[in-house]
Amino acid sequence: MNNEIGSAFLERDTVTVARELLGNYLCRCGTASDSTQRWVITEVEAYDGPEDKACHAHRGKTPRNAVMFGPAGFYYVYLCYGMHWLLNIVTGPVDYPAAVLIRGVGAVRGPGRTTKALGVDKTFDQQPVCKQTGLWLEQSERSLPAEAIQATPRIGIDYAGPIWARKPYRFVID
DNA sequence: TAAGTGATCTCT
DNA sequence: GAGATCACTTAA
Repeated sequence: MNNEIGSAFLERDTVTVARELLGNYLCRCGTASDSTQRWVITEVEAYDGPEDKACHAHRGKTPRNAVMFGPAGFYYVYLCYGMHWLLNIVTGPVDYPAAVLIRGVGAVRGPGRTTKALGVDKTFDQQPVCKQTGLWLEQSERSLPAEAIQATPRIGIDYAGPIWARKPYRFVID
């Protein structure tokens, strides 16, 4: 069975992609073993374009966030607070900086703990979302009922001002 | 509730 | 080069 999620899914509207990623699988083929791990995506946040003051790209292109300006279907991984890797998936068209932050998979809560559980670090930055990298997305056979999804404001971005800090761009499975 | 932690960005 | 900032976690 191959339900691999590709760029056709990811290059759509960022908020839509974030919401629809819930309930699908983030898959990891570890280097330590041959087994494949499949994690249900339970918590995500959308960072949508240059207008979004909470998005790292809202102040323009820099070496760190350049991958967000590229095509959908690539990882944007960066170090936060000196100790946590945060995993994002680039979405939307070329030259439109947007990404979806993976905040939680399975029973793991918190973006830093998620990357630790998956063994994700800087080496995945700017890598394509596909099986060859050892980290990819698979569609679930069953779609999630709409009432299982909760939308809330994003976490830890109060600096973005009331307008953007209050946008309901965080999605969690109830 | 507070502090640890280091890359990145914005000034000099 | 120096200083501020930060999409977090853990231990009290």
